[in-house]
Amino acid sequence: MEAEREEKKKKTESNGDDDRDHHEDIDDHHKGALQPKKDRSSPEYNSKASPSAKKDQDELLKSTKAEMGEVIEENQRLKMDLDRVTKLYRALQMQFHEMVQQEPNKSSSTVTNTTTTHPGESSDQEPELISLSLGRTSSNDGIMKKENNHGKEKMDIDDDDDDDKEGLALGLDCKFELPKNNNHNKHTPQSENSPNPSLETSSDEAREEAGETWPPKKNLKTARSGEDNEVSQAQNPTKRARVSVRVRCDTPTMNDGCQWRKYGQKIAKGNPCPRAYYRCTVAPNCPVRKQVQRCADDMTILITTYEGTHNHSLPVSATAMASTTSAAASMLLSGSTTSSGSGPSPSASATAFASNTLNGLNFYLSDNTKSKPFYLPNSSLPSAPSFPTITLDLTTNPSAASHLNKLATTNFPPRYNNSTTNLNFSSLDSNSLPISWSSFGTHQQQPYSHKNQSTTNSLSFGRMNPQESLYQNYLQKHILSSTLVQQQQQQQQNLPSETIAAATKAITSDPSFPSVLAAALTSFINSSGGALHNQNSSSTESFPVLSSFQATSTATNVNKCFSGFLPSKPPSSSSTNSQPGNFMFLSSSLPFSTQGGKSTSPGHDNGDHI
DNA sequence: CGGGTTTGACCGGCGC
DNA sequence: GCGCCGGTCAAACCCG
Repeated sequence: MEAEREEKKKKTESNGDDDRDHHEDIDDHHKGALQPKKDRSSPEYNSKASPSAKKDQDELLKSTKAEMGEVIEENQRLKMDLDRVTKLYRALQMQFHEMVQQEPNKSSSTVTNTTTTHPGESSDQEPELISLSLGRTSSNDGIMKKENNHGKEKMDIDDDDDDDKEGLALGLDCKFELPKNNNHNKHTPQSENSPNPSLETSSDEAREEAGETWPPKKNLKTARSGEDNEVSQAQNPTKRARVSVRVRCDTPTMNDGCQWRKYGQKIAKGNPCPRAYYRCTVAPNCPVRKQVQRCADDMTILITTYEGTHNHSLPVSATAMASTTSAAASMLLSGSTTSSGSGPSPSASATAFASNTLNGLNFYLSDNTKSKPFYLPNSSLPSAPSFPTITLDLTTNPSAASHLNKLATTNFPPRYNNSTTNLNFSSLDSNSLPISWSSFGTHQQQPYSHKNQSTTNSLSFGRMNPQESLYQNYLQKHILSSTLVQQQQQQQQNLPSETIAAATKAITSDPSFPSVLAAALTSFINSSGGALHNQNSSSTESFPVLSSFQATSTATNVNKCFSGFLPSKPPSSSSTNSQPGNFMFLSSSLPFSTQGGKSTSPGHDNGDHI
């Protein structure tokens, strides 16, 4: 299967426009301006060589052949590079998967149920089918049913109440989806316990989270609330990942595609802006909740904190954010598993993890245990005990970002500085390179002061462009998921940051790389579409990067949220669109719409309150 | 009338 | 033990 995919990939590569362009680029590179950029097989091209003497013609032919040879060589070399990258990617993915799986074993003491590792699956089967999704997509199709069954198995373990099962498969986890639907057949005894590989993010945390541990306290509360789900859940109050997303948004909430019902509002200490509590209403028992609050320092910034995993299929428009947050959460969780003993808290280890790989993005990992979830002195964010929080900073304002960074460095208690990682996804520049690549190599910056350098490195995803478009935000957001995974993987290889930096630089120095990579990815996705297990609504959900883009074609709502940073010119005219490598993202529309759904935080939801 | 929001009250955790 | 705080509940209210 892998081989097949590889082949397809190569095929695509050799046939694709990108490849052709690539050849031309290479050709130009080698030939300089000597030869016109034309199709060598065309009559026109050949005719140019033939008019004069035969000798000249022969020479020309000769040189042409030589050039062709070079091109072919180059092509092969590139293919090899691509293969290497792909292999590396897979290897890293496997490692990541293994790490995630190991988590349950390490912390199993806190969990009553069996751990859900399926080592065989991970290694034997296609690890590339990692799906990072906040939401568990339990659609109606057979596949999903199977997954649900898995989920039920799992839930049976977790909770005897069947009714609860459906609703509680949670966890902001990364889904490792197996290529085949029947992969569960291959489950090892252990794996059998773990129903839904995809759900399983595997770790205790995931389960806990999922399980809904919901707030641990909830159990106590259950008597009052009467929600069974929660009764069983609260068993493992250890840690739950939360993902905070910072976005500039004028509207009360940002529409992430899901439907939410507000169930409470509170003024949190340290922030004049009230915090609103929302519950996902897409499915009756969906455990996902989110908290929305404006940043005290910058009211234009909306901080949305997600908790839990959807136990239902998500609208395509919701997959974007779900993927992003789940990727972040999985990173956080996996990071926490990497070094259980290294730090005082999961987040600490997560940080260590993040620092290696995520150097720099505006991505904050924090441990709520004591410090405030954010970098804010007085947390404006919900701080539940032992809930590691990861913050995705999707704000596009450079000054804000730097300010945040500053806050992060100055306000975090010393010990928590360590657990803060900054991932700056803000913005693109009109650089010729695609967003991710250009920034990777060209804009290394250190938002954080060097005091934290030991643990917090910066790897900016681009310079801030004041004119940044909403579309760019969108891109950033989506790139985030893939980037996180990739970087996690990198990190798991324990590559020295210098090595990574050098590599990224090398990569970015080659303008053709992005297109090659894009082609490869496209090919990869296409070829593995069948394998990518799927959930009807898409194999897309399994692959955050593309899925989001594909999925959003149906998103019709324009997010007011983004209007704030939407440049006067439409995204299509954005300079970023012309960037090579971005082509794959161009067809998508914006995933966020602030007031998309009927219930997504209605407009009259006191904007003034939040 | 149904569904969502508002808002005061309640609960549990935590620190002093 | 007390008070603070975050989080949730649920009755009242609003809206289409």
